[in-house]
Amino acid sequence: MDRQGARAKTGAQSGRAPVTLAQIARQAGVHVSTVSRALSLDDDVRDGVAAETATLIRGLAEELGYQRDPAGAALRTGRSRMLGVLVPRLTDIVLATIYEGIDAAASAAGYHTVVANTGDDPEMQQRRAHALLARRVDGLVLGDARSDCDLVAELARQQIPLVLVSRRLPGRVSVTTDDTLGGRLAAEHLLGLGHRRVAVVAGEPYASTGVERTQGFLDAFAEAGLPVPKSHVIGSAFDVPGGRAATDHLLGLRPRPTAVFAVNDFAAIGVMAAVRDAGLTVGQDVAVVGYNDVPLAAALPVPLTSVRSPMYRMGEVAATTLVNMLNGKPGRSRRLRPALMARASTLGDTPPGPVP
Amino acid sequence: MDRQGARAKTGAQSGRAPVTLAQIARQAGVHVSTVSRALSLDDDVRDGVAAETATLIRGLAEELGYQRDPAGAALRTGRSRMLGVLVPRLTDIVLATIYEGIDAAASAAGYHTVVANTGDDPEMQQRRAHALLARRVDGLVLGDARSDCDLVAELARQQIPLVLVSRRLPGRVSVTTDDTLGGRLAAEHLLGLGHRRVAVVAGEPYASTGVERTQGFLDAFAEAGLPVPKSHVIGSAFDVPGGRAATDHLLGLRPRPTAVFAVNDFAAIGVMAAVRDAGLTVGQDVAVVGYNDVPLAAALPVPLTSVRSPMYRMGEVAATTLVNMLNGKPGRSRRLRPALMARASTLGDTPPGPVP
DNA sequence: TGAGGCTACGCAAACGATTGCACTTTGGTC
DNA sequence: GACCAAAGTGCAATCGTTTGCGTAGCCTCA
Repeated sequence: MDRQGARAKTGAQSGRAPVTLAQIARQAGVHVSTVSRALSLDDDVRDGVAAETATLIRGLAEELGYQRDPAGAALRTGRSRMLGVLVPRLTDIVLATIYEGIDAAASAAGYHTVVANTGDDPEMQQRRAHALLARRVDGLVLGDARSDCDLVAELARQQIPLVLVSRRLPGRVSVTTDDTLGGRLAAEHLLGLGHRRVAVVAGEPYASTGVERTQGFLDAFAEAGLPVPKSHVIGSAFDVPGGRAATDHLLGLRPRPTAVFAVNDFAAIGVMAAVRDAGLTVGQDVAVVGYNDVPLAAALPVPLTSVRSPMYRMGEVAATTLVNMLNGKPGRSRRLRPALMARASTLGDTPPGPVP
Repeated sequence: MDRQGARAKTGAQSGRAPVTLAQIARQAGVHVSTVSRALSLDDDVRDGVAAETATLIRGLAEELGYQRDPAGAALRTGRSRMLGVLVPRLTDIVLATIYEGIDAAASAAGYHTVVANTGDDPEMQQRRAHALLARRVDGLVLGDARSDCDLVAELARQQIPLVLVSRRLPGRVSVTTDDTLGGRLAAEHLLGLGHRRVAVVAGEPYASTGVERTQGFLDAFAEAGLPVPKSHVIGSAFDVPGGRAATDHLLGLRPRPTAVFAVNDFAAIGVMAAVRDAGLTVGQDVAVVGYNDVPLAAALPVPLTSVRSPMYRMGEVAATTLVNMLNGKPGRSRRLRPALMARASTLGDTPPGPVP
């Protein structure tokens, strides 16, 4: 036979071979199965061994620096204790923050996470999702669900435990902010400041975030008797160039809108840049509202009014929900509360007051 | 015995049990070892099976949708084909970009990556590194090496294959930009514009990035016969508040510096904010240079002059280096070339020219 | 024709952890 | 004092893959 056993087992710890249950068993003078039980993660199993024996074993495990081999455990149990996470891109601070929340909650529950970028591209989503499944992750957190393709449906058909985060999809368990309410908050803020002619930079049509934020905003204006014309709602990429391009168009409208709601902060920064380039002043000539309240928003030369969404918390809740589902509990969707942070981009340099 | 085998094997694919080598072997009428060889990643092993048999087996594997079970393979070989990555924080776009490069190169080489945030905190680094090792990663990419603690030395002592990225440490394999050169480029740019009284926002002392960028900058000014006084070099956190705080101090100096070099872009944004708050104009009264050239730099109201570093590429090279090391090749350090991107924050609104 | 070599494959033993079942021991009850 | 239950532990199989060795068959060359 091979003399593999003589070599170090893991590539990473090539120094000394890792401690196994068998070694602990030998030293404790018990069978390896008893050691396994004493160190089990499952309380019921752990209770099956005498308190005295358990203490001895756990002491020994600690002393020898035992670390359960995930490969052995996964092979036997069929559970890898890893969660897969798909995001459009990690360089987007919103998704990065959500991911940090996911990872923190997963760690706390004894899971590791493996994250992959999909660039919001359906083919890439497909590829990356299958790569994660090939790694035998126990479940998926999807941060890039699109309403215009059926990856999620396909995964659901395969009974793969999954939770959506940030974006929603009908009939799926998701953890998001209440985007409709968020859009409404933005609208009410602008209405309160006296704005009557407003425009929306609406994001991509396949993302529920942009769609619902837009809808909430439009609803509020409609209810106030000031419906926003379709020509004033324009799609865009979720980044600075996207917001800039949309705004170049909006500033051409006559009469010009006095306020713009962009469905995320990066688009809003693009809006501000375009306004500035047009020789206008943000907060005076044109009010701008963003969404998410990324840390940068408050640090901008003209601080950006934005709808704050609890991104980190969203990630935590999503991961916790998935872990619960893996433990057999039913998953249910959650919509977290957003809150408006008013700043100079709508208030100008002067205290708030109606703008005629 | 338990009837575990009857249940689905993986949590994620609870629908249908995954295909195994044994199933393919049965259908192909060969032994499972032959199937293993035919599907091996190792060319030498794969050549050991007849071309005809191999074709049959690979066809069957494709048809049945076979995916190697990483747990089984890892258990046998002791290699998990996973790389651990430690970063200060993924919400920092610089590290997020580097990580994207790492992950892309790792994927291409058949590895998955598991990333963890350490918040640049030594205790957290320790915890997270050990959690990754408990997952039996084959090696580590460290993006948060500190010169003031000995985690890296400890890991090296345990013979754990590792590559540093972004930050260097003497005697370790690392992939960075040539930060000394980068600092020099910033200095030469300012010298060329005629600046004589300059200051440096130097970052944290434990990070080689800040230290070397500062050193390169100071060297160039010293060589030009214009040594920068120690009082004009001030430490800072690597973020917006850090840059702001440092600048509040620098602007109090008399005579006031005409230019500030911040060792990263976020600190530079803080510098710009502080300059603005002091009633001065960036690019006119005070020139500002950043480092990394994050996408936002060019999109700022006053576009930021910055030393561009190939962040994504740095990640790719780091991952490739680590994979090579795992394959027995010796690792060697690389320093990638930075390049200065001149913009309005140093040039003002007018074309460049000497500033008296 | 027979020895030697090579090719292609089979055999079986691991890797480390988990768990259903069987067994022993202990303690309690009638 | 006999019987039973419960608690604690051991036994052994099993998850899926890899790989050193053994061997059957074929070809080559003397």
